[in-house]
Amino acid sequence: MSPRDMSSNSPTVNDNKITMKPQTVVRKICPHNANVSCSSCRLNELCLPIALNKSEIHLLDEIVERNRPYKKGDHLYRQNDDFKSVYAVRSGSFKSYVLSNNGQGRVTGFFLPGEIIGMDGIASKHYANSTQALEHSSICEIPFSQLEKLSQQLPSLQHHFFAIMGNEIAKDQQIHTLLSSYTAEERTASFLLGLSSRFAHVALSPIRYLLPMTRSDIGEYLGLTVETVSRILTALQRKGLIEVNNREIELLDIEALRQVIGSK
Amino acid sequence: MSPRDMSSNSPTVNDNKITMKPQTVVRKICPHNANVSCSSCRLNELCLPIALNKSEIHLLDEIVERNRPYKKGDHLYRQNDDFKSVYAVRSGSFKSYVLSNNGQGRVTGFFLPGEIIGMDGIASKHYANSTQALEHSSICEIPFSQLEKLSQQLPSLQHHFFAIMGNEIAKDQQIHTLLSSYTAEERTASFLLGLSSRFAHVALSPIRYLLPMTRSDIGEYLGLTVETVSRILTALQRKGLIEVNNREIELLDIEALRQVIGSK
DNA sequence: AATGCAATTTAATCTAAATCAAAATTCTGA
DNA sequence: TCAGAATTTTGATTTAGATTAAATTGCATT
Repeated sequence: MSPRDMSSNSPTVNDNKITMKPQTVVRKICPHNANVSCSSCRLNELCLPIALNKSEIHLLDEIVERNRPYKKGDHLYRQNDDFKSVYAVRSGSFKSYVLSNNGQGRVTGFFLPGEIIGMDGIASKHYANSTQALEHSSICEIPFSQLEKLSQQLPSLQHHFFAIMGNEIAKDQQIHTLLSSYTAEERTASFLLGLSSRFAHVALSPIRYLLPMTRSDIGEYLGLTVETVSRILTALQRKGLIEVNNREIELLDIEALRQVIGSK
Repeated sequence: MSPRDMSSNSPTVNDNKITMKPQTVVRKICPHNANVSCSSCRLNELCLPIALNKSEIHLLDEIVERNRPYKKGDHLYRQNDDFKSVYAVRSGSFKSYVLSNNGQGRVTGFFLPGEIIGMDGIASKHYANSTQALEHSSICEIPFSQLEKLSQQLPSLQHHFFAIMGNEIAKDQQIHTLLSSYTAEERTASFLLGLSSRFAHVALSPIRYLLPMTRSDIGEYLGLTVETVSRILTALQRKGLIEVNNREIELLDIEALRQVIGSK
């Protein structure tokens, strides 16, 4: 399996805005522009470069590979591929999922700009998940062996990567608790609030955002069926806590949403 | 909150074998003997020292603190305590859990000899869980700041600790899948098989072992009630897949147990 | 050995969410 | 612009596992 597979599970199309304009113009306006160094990247305060100084960022810059954008449905890697790199989302979003023997997929994570993908492969040297773009997206690839070498030179990079991995562990354990004891409504409210703060983290609106994933993706992630997710969203809307318009979500009463999961 | 709290949730007692014999004899026979260096520890092939050479292990030995044994119910640390160390189980077993607002506990993990506890605190600098001994147990404490310093000197230690954390991430994601799509019977079978291979890993029998935790702990961990856990164990026994006698488990038909979760 | 509490099992009932079925809506590409 | 596909919603029914209740077993302390 090639590390870069442009085929999609679902039929995809090119982004109209891009294919309709000449290349040079695209370069200028494309929000997924690959020619951005870590030092000038708007995410450098929350991605790997955090806690590095100018000259250290320059060293990091040299090992980061900025691939061309991924189309919706493109795979970053597939389950069982050789582990080579971790990835930082620059723009767009991704989902990780595993396929069970009976063909059913289960989503194990969603990734927004600034977040790191692929750490599940570090121990076994093979990715445990498949990971796929949910929309037109761009990525920084960080070859792990080089990240390790650089971490030997830069104590603050080592420290920060330990923290990134520790954060992933803490987050995964929160999800463990959520799945083992929350009701469908509590899970959904928690999910919406979680997305909200992640959007806020990348300077997007925490009260009004577009879901990059389907109801089915959400269901697989939260251990619910599509129908239940849909019903819960409708119910939360009827209660006046949120406004749903297809993929667009508006959080009308964040305090009440917190109350939903209040006792947990 | 002190880092070492000898009080228990449940009333506990001293281990008869120990309190009934004079100190000097205890030192000799106690399986939780604290005076074992990493180099002579029987777990050194699967704990932190793995992949280190003799002189490197000696450096590690110097930062490891070998505390006196923990009694059943003693806390290693509590939720929200300042993060200072990670811990390697030397003997016995531990559980991590979080308390919800309504007082309900949810178990987030079990730890057997050779396994590393406390990585959930690395990012936030506060432990996200409480962790408590399930039986008379002993621990090696590894102050994290010293582990970081040593990892700067020893590339293979850095590499190995990245792997340990990556392994934790991969395991947590498997549990995510388990909780979001497995039935009660599948979860229980998977749990029993998982314990089996972990016991095998420390050279204990993979087909006959004692559960260190209660049915309630198992239920909290698997997102099931005690009653369901009990019923499923009884059902698996009736089907001839296992033999249950209180805390003692014998796996009679491992292949059939694998079949239970076969399609997943 | 006796006592008392914690842990486990068993049984009856209930319920949240799954499943099944189908209609409505949105997206996609020709 | 439109047809077909995918996604989402809605409703009726079923069910796995929760809840409630009680009996039983195990184990620590007296």
